[in-house]
Amino acid sequence: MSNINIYTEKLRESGLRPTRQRLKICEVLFSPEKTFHFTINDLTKIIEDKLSEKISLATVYNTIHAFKKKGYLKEISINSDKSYFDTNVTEHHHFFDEDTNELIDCNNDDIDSVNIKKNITGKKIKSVEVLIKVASDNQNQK
Amino acid sequence: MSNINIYTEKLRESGLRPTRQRLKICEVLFSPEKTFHFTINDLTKIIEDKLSEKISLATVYNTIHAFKKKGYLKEISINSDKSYFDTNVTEHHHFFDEDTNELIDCNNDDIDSVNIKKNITGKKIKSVEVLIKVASDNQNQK
DNA sequence: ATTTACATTAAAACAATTCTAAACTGTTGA
DNA sequence: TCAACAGTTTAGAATTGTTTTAATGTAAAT
Repeated sequence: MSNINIYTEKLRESGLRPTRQRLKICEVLFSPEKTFHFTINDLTKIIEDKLSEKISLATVYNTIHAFKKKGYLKEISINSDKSYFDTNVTEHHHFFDEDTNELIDCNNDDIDSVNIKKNITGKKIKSVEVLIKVASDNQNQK
Repeated sequence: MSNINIYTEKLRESGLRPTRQRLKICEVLFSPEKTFHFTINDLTKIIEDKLSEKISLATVYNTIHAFKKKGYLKEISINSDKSYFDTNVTEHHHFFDEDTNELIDCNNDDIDSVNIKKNITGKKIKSVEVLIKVASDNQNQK
């Protein structure tokens, strides 16, 4: 099964038609063998630079949101000026390097699983995220 | 020692002169006996409505950032369109209610402390935050 | 082929935050 | 006392990330 078919399937699953623009987005997101983190801006740049395709921002935003809603992408909670996404949708945690604004996967061996003993009444836990902010020793608190 | 003196001290510690506007901000932030969460917008509204004082946004932002830098306030990592702050600067975690966009303190008894076994080389851990996103059972993933 | 519903796009709108430049205030020291 | 200065406040403009709009284009179903 070629990648194109996989992408087409993912798009349809997300309620989107497989258009040329969206397939390009899939190519960037789902063809690398390693998962990665990105902002909308990163993604748009990659498409423009590497694939020499110009896609309007609106299309990128729509597609990413549909994938997120479907669970093909995860949004990472960082208090920041922009949104970070992750192509790794499995349960895992993150380091955030305040010096470089880089998001780094936290190996599951490197952190004990978080045990929540009591939840809010009447609510269901949707996700548990640990964010470890790091910076070089000498730098001021951000 | 009156509150005014405490606020003056906090401001000076943060490298700011104790002006009328800044003392009003302190009054809102540090006089309640219970800690609380807020956005810049919340804070500005409280000052305008409850204290009938109009302070320009720029002043609020500057003061809040100075307090954060000094460690008198904490910024909570929630992916959102706005920044959330916490007057509780002790190590603790949060529930985030996706139905109401409300941030709720996680009692320290309700969660085991997070044990990080390996850090990024050459970096110092600045903070560890656990964010538990909850929603009512029947609602779609956000 | 034609129709219809969905897509793409550039541009405008929007919201949170930061910057700017001018007016203001409080201190200091002649 | 009061001029000079450093730091403040402010309204508004600028910036940034994101969403909406309205016109045009395209895929898919009949």
